[in-house]
Amino acid sequence: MNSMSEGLTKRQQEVLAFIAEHQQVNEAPPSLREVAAHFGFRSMTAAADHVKALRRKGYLKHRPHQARSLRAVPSPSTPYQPASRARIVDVPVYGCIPAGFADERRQEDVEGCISVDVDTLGVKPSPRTFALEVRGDSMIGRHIMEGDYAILEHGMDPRPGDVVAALIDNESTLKTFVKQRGKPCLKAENPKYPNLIPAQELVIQGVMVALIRKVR
Amino acid sequence: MNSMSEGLTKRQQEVLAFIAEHQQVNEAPPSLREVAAHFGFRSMTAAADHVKALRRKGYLKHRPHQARSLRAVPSPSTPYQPASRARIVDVPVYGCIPAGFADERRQEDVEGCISVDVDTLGVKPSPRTFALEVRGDSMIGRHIMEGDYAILEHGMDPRPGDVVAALIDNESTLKTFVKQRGKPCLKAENPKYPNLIPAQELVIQGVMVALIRKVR
DNA sequence: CAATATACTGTTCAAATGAACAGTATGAGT
DNA sequence: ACTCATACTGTTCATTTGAACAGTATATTG
Repeated sequence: MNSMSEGLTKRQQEVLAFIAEHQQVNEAPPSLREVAAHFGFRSMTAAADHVKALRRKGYLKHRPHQARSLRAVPSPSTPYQPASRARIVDVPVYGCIPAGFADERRQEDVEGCISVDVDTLGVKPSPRTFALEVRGDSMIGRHIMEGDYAILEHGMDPRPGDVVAALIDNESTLKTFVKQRGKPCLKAENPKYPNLIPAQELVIQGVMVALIRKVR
Repeated sequence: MNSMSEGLTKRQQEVLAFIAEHQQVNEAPPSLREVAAHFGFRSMTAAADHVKALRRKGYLKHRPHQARSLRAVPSPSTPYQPASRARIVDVPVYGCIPAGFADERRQEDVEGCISVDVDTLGVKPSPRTFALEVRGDSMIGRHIMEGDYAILEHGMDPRPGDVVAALIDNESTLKTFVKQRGKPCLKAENPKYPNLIPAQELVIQGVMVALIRKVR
């Protein structure tokens, strides 16, 4: 009955979607005239009315008399909303993680950043979260392909079956964490690499919590 | 020697920092008068000059004659940490997409939202972007597992080898788009489902551009 | 039927804002 | 000494833009 629970008309949904999209694509909200132009309104009052209705219903906010200050209010029904920034974490992508991991992760090793949504991936934001670009096909049995980005959490306790990153021959490699006769071991998920490595001998750098793959 | 490698004066760094910070805190870049006011300039030309210098040196961009269009440009030499640079899009997750796709995507079918970073996934945000939770193992040959989230783009022209979502028996299913004797066909990537379906008979709802998997 | 919300056209006003012009002063570099 | 970038003051102009007023038309609802 009151704000936010009120339904939107089709036109209002369109206007809201345009504003939210414009915000994302052009990195700035549209002016009222741009809204009018986009929908072919010959009067900007039309756009202003829709914005007013959306404000009244709680889907938009703005700062009065300030240019391009429209802001879509978070709601599960509208795609394109800028998620609250707090939920987004920039995760560094490492090519290779040196041995002294937690102490000093050198910036030189960072190959880039990927941004992930905390809720989406179900990971808690922490400085111990990082990403590795997958090299080779040693984990193909777990359907992890070369070029995939593995999101890992450092300092987690690996459970049997977890995919972990370990430092082998001064290179970060993904393996499955298993227990063999009570002893923790690492194994590759590819018949080409049949060896089972005792986990005590190596540094486990992180446990995989998510995977991101770009295609095309 | 030229743009971007040029150093900044202390004042210019301050101005750049203020603009970047204002962008984050107020969710909008400052106007030139606001910059002047913040630094106590009694003339906005002072602010304009600094902005001009920062633009010349490649640290700022703007759209001419557009209010609040200043944008800090990512730069390796300035540590201004723009979390605002991440362009996050909430993509709706559909369980099943009805036939009349583009016309009306009903809110009821949205199962949730996942947030993706545009730069990370390399997808342009558009209302045609959506996500599907993968059901079944028909695409296991492409290492797409049950429970994965496929990010798809509607209206893209599929190329042979692309993974596409098609409406089969009123359900959205992932298939590989192939050409068989010049005819576009869809095939599952699992020997259990050997049938090849002529693509003309169905609605292709989108082309997969990325994949997200949560584990643990 | 009256009241109200929606969905617009057409116009006007004033505030917000970017941009430009004319100066002053200082310091660094050539 | 001369030039040039920096760092400002003070002013004016033209656009951009939000906001408001006066209407028209349609559909919904009590």
